[in-house]
Amino acid sequence: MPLHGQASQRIGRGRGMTTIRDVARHAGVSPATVSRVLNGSAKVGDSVTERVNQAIQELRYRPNGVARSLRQQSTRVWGLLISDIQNPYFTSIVRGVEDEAQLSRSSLILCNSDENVHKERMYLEVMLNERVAGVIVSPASCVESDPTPLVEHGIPVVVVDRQFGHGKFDSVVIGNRAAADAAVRHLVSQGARRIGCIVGSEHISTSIERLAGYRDAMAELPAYDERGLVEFSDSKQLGGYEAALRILSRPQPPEALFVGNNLMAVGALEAIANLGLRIPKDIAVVAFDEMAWSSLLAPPLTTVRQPTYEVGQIAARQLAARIGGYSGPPREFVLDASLIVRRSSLLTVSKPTAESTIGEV
Amino acid sequence: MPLHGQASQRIGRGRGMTTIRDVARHAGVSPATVSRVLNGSAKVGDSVTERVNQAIQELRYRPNGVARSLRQQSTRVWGLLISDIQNPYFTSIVRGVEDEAQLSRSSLILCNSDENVHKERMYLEVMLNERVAGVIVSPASCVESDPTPLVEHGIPVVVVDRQFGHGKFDSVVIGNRAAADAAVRHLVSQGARRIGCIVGSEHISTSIERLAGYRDAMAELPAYDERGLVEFSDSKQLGGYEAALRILSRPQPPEALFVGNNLMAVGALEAIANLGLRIPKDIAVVAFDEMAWSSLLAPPLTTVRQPTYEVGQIAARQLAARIGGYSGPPREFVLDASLIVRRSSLLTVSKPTAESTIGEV
DNA sequence: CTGAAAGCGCTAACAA
DNA sequence: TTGTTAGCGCTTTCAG
Repeated sequence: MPLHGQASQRIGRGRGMTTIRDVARHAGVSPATVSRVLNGSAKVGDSVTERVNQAIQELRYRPNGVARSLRQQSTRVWGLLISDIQNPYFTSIVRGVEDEAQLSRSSLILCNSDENVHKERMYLEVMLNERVAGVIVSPASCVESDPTPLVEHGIPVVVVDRQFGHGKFDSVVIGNRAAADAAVRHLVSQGARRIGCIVGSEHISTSIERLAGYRDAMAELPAYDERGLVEFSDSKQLGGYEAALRILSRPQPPEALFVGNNLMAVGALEAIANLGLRIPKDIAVVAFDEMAWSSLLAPPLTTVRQPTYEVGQIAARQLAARIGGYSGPPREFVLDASLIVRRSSLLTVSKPTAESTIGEV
Repeated sequence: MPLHGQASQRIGRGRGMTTIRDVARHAGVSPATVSRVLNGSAKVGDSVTERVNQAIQELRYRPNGVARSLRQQSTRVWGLLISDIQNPYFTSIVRGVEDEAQLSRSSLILCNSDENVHKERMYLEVMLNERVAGVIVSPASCVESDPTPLVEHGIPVVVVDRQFGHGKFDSVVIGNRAAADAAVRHLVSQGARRIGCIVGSEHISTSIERLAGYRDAMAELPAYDERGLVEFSDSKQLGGYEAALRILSRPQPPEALFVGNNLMAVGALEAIANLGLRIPKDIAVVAFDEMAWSSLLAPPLTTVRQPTYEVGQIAARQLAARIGGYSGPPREFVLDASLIVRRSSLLTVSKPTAESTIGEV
């Protein structure tokens, strides 16, 4: 029979799937015994086990996870809610979480809020309704996001990347302020004095922290005046493009630019290219987030590298601990970033022979 | 009370969550009525509706999606299984699927097989067990992958990006052979005669098709001999790096390189840089997959742009149709790619004024 | 318009 | 070792 009409290609009786009762009947045992074979939850005679397994094969039986979850009042599914799936920074975090989930024999469902608080709310609700075992989330907003309903219902929550909720949740973040400070100081060390700054939304802790770091570094310059030099954006490429355009088309454009994440950096580089400016001669650039192709850009881009995989890994371990019953006070893990210096920020030396890393920031 | 001990921060009676019965009691009605209010499935008196809603608020009741799914024998959850979440090509497909899922009022759970057939099998099993409404998958292998168990259990499957199963499934793919042919022809038109080719695993249809397109174009050259010019890889950066190194360190290295996807291209560009070769003078490059930063590379990279968002969108619409009961024969959607010519492949003209697109391939 | 009762598929307690 | 029974939380007949 050809497979015309996928949907009608069912097994077993016309409607519904094969159940544990079907298997039990077919093997001449009780449903409980089938369950025991399935889960190895109790001793079952060899010959019986044999018969049951054969029945399972023949009927192509697949246990219904939904029923199992309902009965056991628990799931082996973790929820991971990230704020931008198109951002390689977050997908790298995902990889870290994934590997840990697998170690915990749990599966991961991934949702993407796309920096949109409404989508985020919807997905958090879905996760709560589906009673996932735990959730890792990078909040779309540090003002409007609210995973407390989950916690109130006993579902542990770990926050990543962005600070949130004043120590109410476990969290894994980067020392953003210090990292930004070091990045901007590096520009200063290269002789830059007017330095522009592009960060994401002011509702996101990373933006706030990175701006604070920028100000820490700038405050030490004489006659520092940031008017016209700081732009908030949307953490995405288009926003970075527009913000760069605004800053660079001012009467007194800066000599250097500090960009608060990878996608905005791509946008800013586009804007710089469109304006016909040369990097680093006309404008030096340092950006947050190392990407696989940072060194292949024209010119190679100086970046702040975050330990993304580890962020995911640590968050996942903490979540696993909570799911396992650990109930100490919320922990905050702060990881270090490092500055990777490349040609885009070098104003003094013309061409370094190799890319140099200035240790931990 | 401080939030020490997240896990103990529960609501309602000590164990378990608030159920529909709790709400019913609290509002002085039957569970059935609460259900009706919740779903708007039947007329309920205004004052009763009021009382129920208030009880829901006060008790912070959240309906249990698991129980609902079990009872209704259906879910509003779609599964999306992609083969590499770190590849922006796939995450762009995700965006297309996501938006359609939202239109269908369904939520999306995303899984990442990481080009690993075992992980893929596990996730397909999870999706089957969780009885998702339908699945979109980009198979990790065209030999070992097997979503038929899903179809056999009445769960519709749409395949994206990679051909699979001889027309047994709905699928959305690109005209890879024609696109590769056009890309290589473009290199030939630039005067290249020895052209290297790096594609992914030979178990993936896209690799096979793109290699076929390469051969189509090369076969027209006199004295064509591909020995030492073709390398299979793993569709990832490291694989591309190593493959490029192998090809370029041969006695007679090629004058141009055709790379079968974005991540391998990044690796190949790295290898070229490490060998100290100049693009395009020493080696011209064309690669599959446009990326946001393709034009920012040194030099700007000539790419084959695939309509990724549309791939996801069309797959999602087809899935929605199947879930809605459509049962015609499997459909195959083939979309066109386009070549975006930039400096990396220009051997004749020195510097084009603007990036030019050579229509649809 | 509302309530009572049955049952989705599974597992865990209790019997045998 | 195996079977019987009850019930997870919800929706959906069927009565009223």
